[in-house]
Amino acid sequence: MKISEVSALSGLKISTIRYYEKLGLCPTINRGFDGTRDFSRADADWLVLLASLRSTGMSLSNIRAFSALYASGNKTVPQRKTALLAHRQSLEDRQAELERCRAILDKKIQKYDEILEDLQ
Amino acid sequence: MKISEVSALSGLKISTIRYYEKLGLCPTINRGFDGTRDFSRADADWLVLLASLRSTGMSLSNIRAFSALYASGNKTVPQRKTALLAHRQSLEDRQAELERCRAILDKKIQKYDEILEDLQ
DNA sequence: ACTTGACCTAAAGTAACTTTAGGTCGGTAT
DNA sequence: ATACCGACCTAAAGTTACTTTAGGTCAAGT
Repeated sequence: MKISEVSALSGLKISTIRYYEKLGLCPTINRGFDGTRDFSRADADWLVLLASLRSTGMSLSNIRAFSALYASGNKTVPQRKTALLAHRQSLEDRQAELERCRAILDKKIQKYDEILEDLQ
Repeated sequence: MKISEVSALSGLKISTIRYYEKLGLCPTINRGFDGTRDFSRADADWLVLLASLRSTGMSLSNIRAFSALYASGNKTVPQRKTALLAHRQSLEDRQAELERCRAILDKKIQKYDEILEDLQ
């Protein structure tokens, strides 16, 4: 799989994928005879997961730790599960925070409506 | 109102509030005789709104534009309303994206459960 | 008198990318 | 055959949005 395909699949920019590989957040990607990256299905799946962890606010240093567990094979599945459960909680907190902000926003929009009515 | 109070109210760090003032994202704050900032109720409310705009992903440059409208008085209320409605839409998109990521996360957690069962 | 805590500024540091500059390679158009 | 195009590559500089640090003022408690 080419980098442009993984980019389309994961939503990560090509430059971001290269950056992540450089930081060691994914396994070292195999290269084709011409030096270009050749992603396996597992590599691509891993990057899709990383994209959703990042997009929901996991820091790169936590992702690095998570990736190190991944690199150590199936014996680290329990720790990985624990990490994901913790992250799931923080995602729910974030969702609650967005709802809170939406309420503030709606209130403000309503206030603007009142001002507009008063002006007429 | 002191900066520490506005910080508690808005959730913004004290250093962030000073940074926002420096960038012109809020009106210039009055100073007490000793040179410390003295926030009016309106200043504080504005920062609470900015905090929720930021927290939901509005860029500082968009916030700057929004603040410029605020500084120009009530005649800009229609534009400000339009801006908030657009931002409300992007907030909803973001909420949908978080739900999508949550599904990916849940699927992965479930997969880890299966691996753990297989190992036993 | 002296330390503590809250405030101040300017400037340097940090996280997470993104863009730029410069280069290779394979395929199509001339 | 050669010239150009698009997709890939690297290293390094630039950007956004803060956060931390260093150094300083001032009022209040011990």
